[in-house]
Amino acid sequence: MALSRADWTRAALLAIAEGGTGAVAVEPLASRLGATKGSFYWHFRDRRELVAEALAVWEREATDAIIARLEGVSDPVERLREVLSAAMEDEDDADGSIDAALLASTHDPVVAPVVQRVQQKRLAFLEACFRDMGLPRGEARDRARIGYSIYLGWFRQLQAGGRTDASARERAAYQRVAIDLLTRPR
Amino acid sequence: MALSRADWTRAALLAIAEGGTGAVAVEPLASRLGATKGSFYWHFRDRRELVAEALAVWEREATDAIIARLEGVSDPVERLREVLSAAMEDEDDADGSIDAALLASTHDPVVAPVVQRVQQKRLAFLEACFRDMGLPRGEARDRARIGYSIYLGWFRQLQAGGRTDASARERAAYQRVAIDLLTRPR
DNA sequence: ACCTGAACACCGTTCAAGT
DNA sequence: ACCTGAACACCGTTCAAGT
Repeated sequence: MALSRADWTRAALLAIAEGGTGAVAVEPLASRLGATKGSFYWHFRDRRELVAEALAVWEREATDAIIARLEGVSDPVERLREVLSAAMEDEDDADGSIDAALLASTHDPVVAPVVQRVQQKRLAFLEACFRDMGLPRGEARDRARIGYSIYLGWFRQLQAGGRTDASARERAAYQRVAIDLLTRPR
Repeated sequence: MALSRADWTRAALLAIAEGGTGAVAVEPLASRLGATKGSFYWHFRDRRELVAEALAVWEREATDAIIARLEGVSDPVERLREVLSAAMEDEDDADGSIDAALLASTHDPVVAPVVQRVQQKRLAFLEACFRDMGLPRGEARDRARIGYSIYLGWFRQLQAGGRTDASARERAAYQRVAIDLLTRPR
């Protein structure tokens, strides 16, 4: 039966999770879906457009949705704690792998602006947490940057550190130290 | 005149700095060097071998050399401060770009083990700093991980955040907050 | 020893032709 | 509307042949 744009996009997100945007290859995707390359070019202008659509889906689901959900938590320290664990917990499932893969695909000119936008949103969220804790704007921004770095570093060290086996205990320890450092008064 | 392995390796490192390992392409490199692809295959078995050799050079110069130099600094807080600023300061020059580019090339199976080894060395260095400050082993390891994340995050936010213009002031602020957070007693 | 040039495979892209 | 199949360009790789 006929394929849809969504079918190709879903396949592309799987490929991204496995090997970054470099792994989004039209021909292999076509065989996986039981079609030919020609079919792909009926749905999309080119490979670039497919990657862009996959990224748009990821941006909505992995950032916009989470932020919207947590904005209801009134205690800023609690909000920080929840966003960290929400983000770190799906390390195994699709969203976590995609996040890590895209952070390793920033040389792709299609990826760069999306990742940049996503980072702005996440930094703004964190900065608001620290302002709500009573920190002045400059310090809140600095801590937001550091906090986001700590989040990124978790994936980075999972990924390139060869530790696919990070236990729940290890993750909890990392998180605890991070929150302790970040929420300590000056 | 005849080209050497070193000529090709140097060209490869330039390409890596510009676009990650994905940008190491034999044919374009050959034209840049005024030779043909055939010439390349006399010096190297394949593209993979070229990338591996370039990474070996980077590992020696960007990690082993810096660690060796700083191991002479006896005050651990001072050592931390110096390694952070040494690492962050060449953000513009070749080494900094290569570092950032490789962190975004970890899907390359040639890159992954090298980056992993480099990270182990850097984490061990940081952990030693914290142990020298009197922290117990577990806590030293946790803080080393967080500290390395903060370092990685700096490049990440430079790179994908679109801020190529990070001023010396901004860098200093990031560094100061990082050191403050990390060296604060529990 | 060092390199060229032609050849082939693989994937992105186009397009005429099919249902 | 949706897809096939053949064609071409680009880059990795091989290799016989040149100096």
